Amino acid sequence: MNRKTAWQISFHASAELHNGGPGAHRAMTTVARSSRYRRQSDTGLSRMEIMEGAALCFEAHGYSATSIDEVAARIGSTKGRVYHHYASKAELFLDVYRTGMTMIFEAIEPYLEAELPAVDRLRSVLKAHVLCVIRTKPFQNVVSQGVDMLRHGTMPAKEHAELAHLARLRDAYSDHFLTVLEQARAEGAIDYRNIKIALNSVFMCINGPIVWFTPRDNQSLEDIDLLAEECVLYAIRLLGVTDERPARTHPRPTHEGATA
Amino acid sequence: MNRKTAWQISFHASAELHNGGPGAHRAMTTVARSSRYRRQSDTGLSRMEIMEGAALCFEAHGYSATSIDEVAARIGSTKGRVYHHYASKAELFLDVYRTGMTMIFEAIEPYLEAELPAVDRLRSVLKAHVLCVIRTKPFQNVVSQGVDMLRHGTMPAKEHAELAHLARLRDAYSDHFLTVLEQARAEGAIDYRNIKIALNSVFMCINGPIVWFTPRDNQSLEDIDLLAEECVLYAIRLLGVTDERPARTHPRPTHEGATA
DNA sequence: ACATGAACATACTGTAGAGTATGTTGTCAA
DNA sequence: TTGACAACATACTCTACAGTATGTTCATGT
Repeated sequence: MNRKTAWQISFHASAELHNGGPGAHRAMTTVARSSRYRRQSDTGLSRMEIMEGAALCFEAHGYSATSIDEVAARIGSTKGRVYHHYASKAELFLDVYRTGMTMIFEAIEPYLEAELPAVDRLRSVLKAHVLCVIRTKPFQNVVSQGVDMLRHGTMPAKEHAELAHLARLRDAYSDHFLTVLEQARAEGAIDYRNIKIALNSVFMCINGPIVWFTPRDNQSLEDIDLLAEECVLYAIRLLGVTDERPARTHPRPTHEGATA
Repeated sequence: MNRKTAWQISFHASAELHNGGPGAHRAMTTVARSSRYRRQSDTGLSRMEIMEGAALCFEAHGYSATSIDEVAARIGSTKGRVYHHYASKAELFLDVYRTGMTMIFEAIEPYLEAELPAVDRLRSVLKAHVLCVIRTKPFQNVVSQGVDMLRHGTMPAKEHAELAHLARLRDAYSDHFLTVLEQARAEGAIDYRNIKIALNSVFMCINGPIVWFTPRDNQSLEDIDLLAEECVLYAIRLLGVTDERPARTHPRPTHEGATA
């Protein structure tokens, strides 16, 4: 149970911390914890570990059906630890939400300014989006829930500040796609009627894996890549493109300057 | 608040009762209730009214964040009435779930056996699906939640019987689409790689309105029809169809034999 | 015309879980 | 080395409901 293949998230054991804050540059490798209690400087790692557990729980039963005790149990801990890092369940949720947004933002960013025809840029961005969605599925699921909660005006409230900020982030993300769509149409490469409906349909397609994707332990990175490629293909076709060449993405934007 | 345009659900005031049972053939028009208490034979209507309120609440906050008191309040009633008709919150949810499934099943059924090329049958079925989704949005949202709960093994349990039945229904529905897809491909009209991914993508598109559609009070039936047509267009394009002629659907399968 | 039971409303109980208060263990700076 | 504080664990409180028990109103068969 709870198996995890290599390409899936396990950010508390990786070098990528999206929260900034102290401890963000630590622990390149997972060190077996010596003591029961963690060092002060690792608070960033601790928060990320909590968020991963929370994301998995939220994904499984949704926000309100998830108890803090369950989140704690999932990472072999207790309430105390969670409430030491987060003031409330809502704050934890919002942090997962924001982190998920940051992840996918950073995933597509390298491809937004490429010197390519708009359609090809679109292809690249969509591909990057889908790959990120698959890798960080629990987080993106929480993002979906968050968007839904905004839409329905639900939400524990009280943290309207962070909420509004996240809403603006979401809009900014969406706007990037709107822009590329308009450019691609101007270049005569794609076609749609109502751009909002078109964009929504594209999003439904490329976010599909959030709902229907189930990791199989025998599938390789290439399998995942093919799967993502197919999602992109359908999303692009939907816009009236008949040309079938694959998306152009770098193997993986590498942050480490280390030599292989 | 809580405005409702003509084409939206209000089944307790319509002749269509999907639960069978006594009272299913009653009350063609909404009669202002004379008394505080309802007639015995109207239990079917009462249940449908409860289900509508429940569907709206479930759609707004999800299953576990919805309280029975809230559902009751929404229809200007109290807990007592809900628990008189349903043994538990889970049973209520499942009834909404099943009713939603029945609705969309009945919506597409008339088009499944049409003597047409598979693509055109597909077009008709998709169109009928989208139109139904829009008209019965809260119910279809609950269906989505139900499918999710099945997927994650969540669910109040105890009612495994009804649960398994609903799962089979869902599969049967999906199978209809699988069949049409295979036929259309055999006829050389559409194209896909992995049929599961293709089908999932199609479903994401045509179920999109469950998520992003918001009823505007100035939009007419024709507006809705155009919107649905556009959704179908994208879903069809996604399968490699370039031909743009619209779906062929009867105005609305009419159950009443009455003269206009 | 009355008795029975359906269709509710009202009043209560029990509990899960969010949040808190406090105790315990280790770190680290001086 | 020690004391102050971060990082937790443990034990508690308090409230929002799910579910129940009971009371009230009316319809309907006899």
